[in-house]
Amino acid sequence: MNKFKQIFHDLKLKIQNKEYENGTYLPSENELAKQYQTSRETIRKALNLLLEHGYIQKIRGKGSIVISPKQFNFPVSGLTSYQELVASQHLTSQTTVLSNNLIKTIDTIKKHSELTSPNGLRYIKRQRWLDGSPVIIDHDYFHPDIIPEIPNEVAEQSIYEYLENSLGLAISYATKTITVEAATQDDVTYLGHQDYVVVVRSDVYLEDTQLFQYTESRHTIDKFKFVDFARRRHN
Amino acid sequence: MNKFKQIFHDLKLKIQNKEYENGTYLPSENELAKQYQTSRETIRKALNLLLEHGYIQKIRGKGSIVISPKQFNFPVSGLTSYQELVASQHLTSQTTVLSNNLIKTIDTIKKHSELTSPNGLRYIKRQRWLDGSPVIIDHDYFHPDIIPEIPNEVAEQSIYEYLENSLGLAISYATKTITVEAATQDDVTYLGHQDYVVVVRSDVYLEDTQLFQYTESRHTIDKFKFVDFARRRHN
DNA sequence: TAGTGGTCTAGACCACTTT
DNA sequence: AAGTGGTCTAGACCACTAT
Repeated sequence: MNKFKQIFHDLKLKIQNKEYENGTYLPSENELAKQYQTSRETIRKALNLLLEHGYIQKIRGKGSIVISPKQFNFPVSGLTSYQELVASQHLTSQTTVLSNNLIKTIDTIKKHSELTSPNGLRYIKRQRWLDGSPVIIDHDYFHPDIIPEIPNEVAEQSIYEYLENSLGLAISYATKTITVEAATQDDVTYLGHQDYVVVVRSDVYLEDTQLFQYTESRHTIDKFKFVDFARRRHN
Repeated sequence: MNKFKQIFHDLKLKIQNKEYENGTYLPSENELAKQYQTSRETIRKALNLLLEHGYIQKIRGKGSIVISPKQFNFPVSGLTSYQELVASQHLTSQTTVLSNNLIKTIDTIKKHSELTSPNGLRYIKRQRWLDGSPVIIDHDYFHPDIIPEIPNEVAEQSIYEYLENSLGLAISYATKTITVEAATQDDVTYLGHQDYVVVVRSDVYLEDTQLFQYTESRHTIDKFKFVDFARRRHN
């Protein structure tokens, strides 16, 4: 692994383990460069990762101060899969696969996504359970030239893990929207009676900028919570 | 201004003006270093900003490809004020100040925020109008030692502009949550009949890590849309 | 004045893609 | 083999904070 990522991980662990306590300063960049036997610019790359992830705040002329005591409960922020969320939050979860088949491109997708294909799309519909209640309906549409098929056992576990590790795909970025909409008949069927649902729509791209997936994730409003850490941009 | 920010702005403009078209490659980093008479590392800092903002995608061995045709409609993402949003989206908007006074810390804040002060808090309540309809109720709480008072004329315009330019405060980062909750009687009074509202809660911090503001922003669900650009983290 | 983080440089080596 | 982006270095100068 890269040196600056190693240092980032090491410092992150030390912060989480309270070796560097909240409100105190890290050693200076020059000091860290000595400690890790590296150059200052490399230290700065590691500190930038800590900064972006909300672990430290840098103050010019003073130093880098630890600011992150809190665990984020439910970070839909960033590009994280449902399975990774569940794992990081130690939740007990179940997934029921409702559909897994090839479909023709349907008009409802076109309203929200650029994803199309002459050969149709692979469609997977899943119901997510938390603590015995259904809380999310996921509709996933994949480009069939990139993802020919997805076994049901994979759909019940982590599709992203399968795509990245088994198929070797490099998932890179996504554009997403969050809105609140009236529940459809289908939502009610699989989530129980709801007036409204939170809808998270994502177009997901590979490293080579190919659009390969569109996802519509429909949440019950009572279990939905989006948590974010944001920095003010001064550009 | 810094060289790398200048270059970032310049490239961003050229992308927006289609001088570098969507799907095409930027000149290589070495080429750009020559063009801008600078070092490659400085070019790379500028390109990193483009990357974070979703303007380009870098592909190893190939180059940096332009990926951003779309304008983001309503980026609540990042740390942007309502006024800046309105300006960037060319919306016509009005603000009504409903309250602007000093209050004792109330328990409802403590549930959601760390913000406290022995001298009470400055409280501002505002109603936001878009195209003739009330769409947001903002409840802002400020630490009075940092922000002694805010004129009503300022509250009707941009408080952030006032804090940053007139008071010289450096707003740095925030933690925020988004949930959907049952509308209160107060919401109905100022937003019209609603069953539910989208609630955005933020703790806002200064550069020196002082918590100085807690905001509760209550949106009508029909006008709420959160748009985000997210990169997958491989740490 | 000394220490801190912010910027910038010129060069090096590497992994990857293309020809 | 040549070109690309990814990493790393050793040093420089600056703006800011503290004493």
